[in-house]
Amino acid sequence: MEVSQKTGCVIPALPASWPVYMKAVDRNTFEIRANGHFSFQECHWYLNREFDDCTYRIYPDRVRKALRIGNEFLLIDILDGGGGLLVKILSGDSSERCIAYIRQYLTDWFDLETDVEHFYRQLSTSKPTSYMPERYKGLRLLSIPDFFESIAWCIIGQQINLRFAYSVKRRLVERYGTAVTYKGEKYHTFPTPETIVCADPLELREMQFSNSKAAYLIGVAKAFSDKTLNKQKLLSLPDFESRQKYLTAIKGIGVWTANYAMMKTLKERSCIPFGDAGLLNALVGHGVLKDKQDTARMEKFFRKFKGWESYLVFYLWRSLSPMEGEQVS
DNA sequence: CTCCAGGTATTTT
DNA sequence: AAAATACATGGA
Repeated sequence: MEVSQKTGCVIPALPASWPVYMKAVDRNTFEIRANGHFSFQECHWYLNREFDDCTYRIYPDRVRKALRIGNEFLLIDILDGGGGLLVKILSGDSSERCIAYIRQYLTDWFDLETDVEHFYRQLSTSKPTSYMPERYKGLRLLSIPDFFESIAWCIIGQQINLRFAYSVKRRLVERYGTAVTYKGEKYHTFPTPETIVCADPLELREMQFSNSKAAYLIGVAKAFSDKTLNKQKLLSLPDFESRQKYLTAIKGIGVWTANYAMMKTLKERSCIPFGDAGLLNALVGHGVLKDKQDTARMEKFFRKFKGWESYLVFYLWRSLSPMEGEQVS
């Protein structure tokens, strides 16, 4: 880790052998290549689905997103780079350091380093999933690089339908996040833990948080702002079990949230968010379980996918939103 | 009206 | 230790 002199922001150190080739097109435009099969269209479609996420905006050929680096804000466009991403910085600092930050962020978000070839071989050996490599070819596990955002999103989404969850998230982000304005449109970044610690529980309640969810969110924000919880700390724990234990000790984080957050943010490969309603529905829909109580068969099914459990869960979620004209398998 | 949403903590058997 | 229940609200 190093800290930018100019902005005071923390720039993550790059791995010694950076595997992703980057070509600068001009000062504000560059490419990031993905390892193995990558489909911008599939990722773009997943981000669009039928929901309305307020932390980015979808255009027909691109995704536009505001990023916060320390106290600086950037706005970027993300387009198809042909086997990777093409990135354009629309506003904000385009120094080498910020580009390095963007590169890391997008490599995380679109999971560009994972070569899914082996996963596809596993999928094709299992009857209910054998259609997936062709149907979803190049779809990557879209992550949530910011750990606080990840857990906050879990808390919001607990036990309510997704559309409602997205509307609660929007109220939170528009009230407590920061917006970058570009051509008359606002692009929001997710609020920081430091802001949420000071949030009024009654205001959260008005945004349709339940009383307990409001308390969970503020409690988690406190854990982040006093450094009890962050990516580095969790990654320093020796294994999956201890990480899960550490997370579930925090009020509002159960097994589902811990697995979801580790899968979406820490890139743990073997996460199964047990109890997940969508996952269970997808497994019933694929004929793996006979009903949602039939959880015994779940473990057996996942056994064939050692090391790719997270990816399989993600692809099953993908299957819940069929494209126009796509038949549900 | 009832049941279910990409659950969790708390209370009760 | 396992099972029941409250929680908030919108959509089917």
